[in-house]
Amino acid sequence: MTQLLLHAPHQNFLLAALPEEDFVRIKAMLELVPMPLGQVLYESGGKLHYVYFPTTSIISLLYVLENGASAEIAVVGNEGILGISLFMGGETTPSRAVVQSAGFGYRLKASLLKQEFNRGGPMMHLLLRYTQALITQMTQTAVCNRHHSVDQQLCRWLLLSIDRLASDELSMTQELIANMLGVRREGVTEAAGKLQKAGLIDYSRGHIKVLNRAGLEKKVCECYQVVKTEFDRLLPDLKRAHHQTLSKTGI
Amino acid sequence: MTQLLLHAPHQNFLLAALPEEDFVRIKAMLELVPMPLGQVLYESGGKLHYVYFPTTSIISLLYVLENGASAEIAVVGNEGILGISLFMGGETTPSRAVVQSAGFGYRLKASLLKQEFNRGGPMMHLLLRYTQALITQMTQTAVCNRHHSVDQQLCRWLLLSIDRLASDELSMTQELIANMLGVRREGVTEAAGKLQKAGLIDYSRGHIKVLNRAGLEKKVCECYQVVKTEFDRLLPDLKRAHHQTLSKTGI
DNA sequence: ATATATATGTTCGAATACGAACATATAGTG
DNA sequence: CACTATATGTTCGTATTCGAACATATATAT
Repeated sequence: MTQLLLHAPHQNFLLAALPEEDFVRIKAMLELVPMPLGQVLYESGGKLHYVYFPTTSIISLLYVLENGASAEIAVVGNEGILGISLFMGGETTPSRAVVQSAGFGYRLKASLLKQEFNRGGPMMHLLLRYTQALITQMTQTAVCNRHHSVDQQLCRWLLLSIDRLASDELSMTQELIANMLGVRREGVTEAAGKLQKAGLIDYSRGHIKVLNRAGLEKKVCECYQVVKTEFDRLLPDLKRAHHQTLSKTGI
Repeated sequence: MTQLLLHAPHQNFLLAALPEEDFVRIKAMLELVPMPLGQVLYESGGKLHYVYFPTTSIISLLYVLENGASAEIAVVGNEGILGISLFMGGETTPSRAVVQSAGFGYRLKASLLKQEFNRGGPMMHLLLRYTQALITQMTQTAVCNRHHSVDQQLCRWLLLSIDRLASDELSMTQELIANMLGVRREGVTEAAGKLQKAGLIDYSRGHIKVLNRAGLEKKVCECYQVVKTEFDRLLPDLKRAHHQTLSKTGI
């Protein structure tokens, strides 16, 4: 019963941005699911049976090389959907999706999503605009990987992550962050140590709290703002949806 | 008159992969345009008035940082289309499109493309599948930027480029390649020198000829094959179209 | 409370790429 | 032909990251 109050589809802003009519129709098909840390939602090349709309969780899209090294391509949180390859027509992608921050989300059967997409209405256009925003995130990751230091990338990663959560805290070991950023664990230790000394974050055994968000924004490379601006531009409805959600839940 | 024989829309495999009915309809709206080296087809954030279907040219999508440094996100050749943001709904993107290899292509008015996309038929699905293939290229670039050496990246870049041309030669200075890869010119000089010594390429003042394609494929990182495989998987029609083109033009 | 697994901190030599300076070579131009 | 702009080759010191080894600290289980 508590869960019914704590969880609602409109906590996912992509869903919340839909016109009432579409939202109601889709809502009836959604299924609330817990998303524990580390859960692999799909494997590279595997078939997707569901798409996911995270509400309180974050999903990391990452690519794993033959030698086991990895790199994060993008993150999906309560602003998005996991499983774009379904409506893009490819069915699969060469990357992996892992729950990076435990929480909940709603899932929708693949066939139902395709059906909704093929209606060609607001849902389709919203999904396509979201996909373009995701593309921006991916390309910016490529640029950032090329030109920016581990320090800057950690800041970007932290900001992108907490933006996709209600909270300013996240559970994540340095080892895992290193996997995401595609760098060594020691590199993350050093970078995080600097941020800690500067009083921007508080770090202890898999638990990070952002103490000074503005400070992080001063240190981060331009990549963060580019991604954020592009999401806001392409999906202005999300902000509106966000505000509505806040007022509905009375936060 | 010669031009009419040398140039035809079906040299762009994305167009050629369309059903006859759609191809004929769209063909009537296309306009052949020369695409000189270095031409900027669109600027970051700028509005697109046309989409481009390259036939004998290659277009580079690159992102330019505030400090002037740059990195290539993806390349578009005769297998694709420039301007996906139009049908994705964003209208603009934060990247720049530059002609990387001079040649020709066909352009189509933005409004007409959107109209075709919104028919929801084969054209829409082809464009979406192409977009997914492009996403793979972008994400693989991100991974490659993180984990692979300049040497390997140069091989990848060369292979991706000649795949998008009929020829095994391209006109491109080391300086420009460095801009694409987001590395120093000296780095490219060194890497290209090694390939030259190994007899894999012939390099001289802005003109590269691939002498031993198989040799390059042995040296390249896995990223090249991942992108190629994904294009073939998502767009099998392109291969078929390719063969038809060869027989039609009698090459 | 003790043992153990896990997380974080620290150090050091090696490898790679950077930034800058300069040398050489070739295409075009007058 | 000589001149000039451009392209490529080479070198050297520096910075960053890597890879590996090892030290310390904290949570969890018994």
